Amino acid sequence: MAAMRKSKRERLEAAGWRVGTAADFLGLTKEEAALIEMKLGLAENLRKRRQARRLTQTQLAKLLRSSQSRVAKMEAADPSVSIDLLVRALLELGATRSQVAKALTKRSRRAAF
Amino acid sequence: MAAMRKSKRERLEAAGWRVGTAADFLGLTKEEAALIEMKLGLAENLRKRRQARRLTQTQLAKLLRSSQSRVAKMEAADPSVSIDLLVRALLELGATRSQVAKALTKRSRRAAF
DNA sequence: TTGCAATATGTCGTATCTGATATAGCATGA
DNA sequence: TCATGCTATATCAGATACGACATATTGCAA
Repeated sequence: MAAMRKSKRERLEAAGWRVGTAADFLGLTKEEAALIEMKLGLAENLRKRRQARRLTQTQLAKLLRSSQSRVAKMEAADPSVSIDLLVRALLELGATRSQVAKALTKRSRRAAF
Repeated sequence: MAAMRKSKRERLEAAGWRVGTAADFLGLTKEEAALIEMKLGLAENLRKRRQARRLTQTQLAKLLRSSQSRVAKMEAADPSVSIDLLVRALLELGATRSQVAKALTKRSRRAAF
């Protein structure tokens, strides 16, 4: 598995691609990249929690006293969504402080593009 | 040490006090309390990092392209300060993602009023 | 295909956050 | 005492994030 991922990365890089974490595209500083990674982690966790409860975005929006479109943006880690909003949403879904912390650092590995 | 803390808590509670984490005073929901605890953890970490570098708030403000007053408010976890701002500040001070996560959960134990 | 539920994207008025400025408080040393 | 350096608090105009709404897109069942 790990080997497979590595060889894929090597093939992509040989082809002139830069493979990395989602946030280091154009001119993002390390800090900006880290911030985006955190938001992605929280966003992903939010979606997982919603799906685990079998809620639609509309239903979750009602729970959070927000709107479907904002929930969609939260889950997409849209630039217009703050960490505060994501954290508050997770807490309202019953996440503990350390679960939030964990979501902040971890993000599920996917194909790199 | 732990025993000492416990007996102090008991004495305070016997005297009619409610001893707890900083955020469960008047009518704060669990979620609000957790959010405040997180901010306090980040704020404390920020102050520690600043002091470790022997910077004044004014010097740190310049580093963060902000102002002394806002740094003071960050360290005080003022309601007008967002988690985003605190996290960005920590990242600019070289904190890693997992260090931020740790700060989010931990907060140094102090006398509980 | 059509129809429908779920999700995504764009925009807007308003609310909240931010940097800045002013000023107050609080030590420490002259 | 008074300076002086550091931190805390108040206020405000401009910036950013918010919920809401409209509309587009996707996925899936009939």
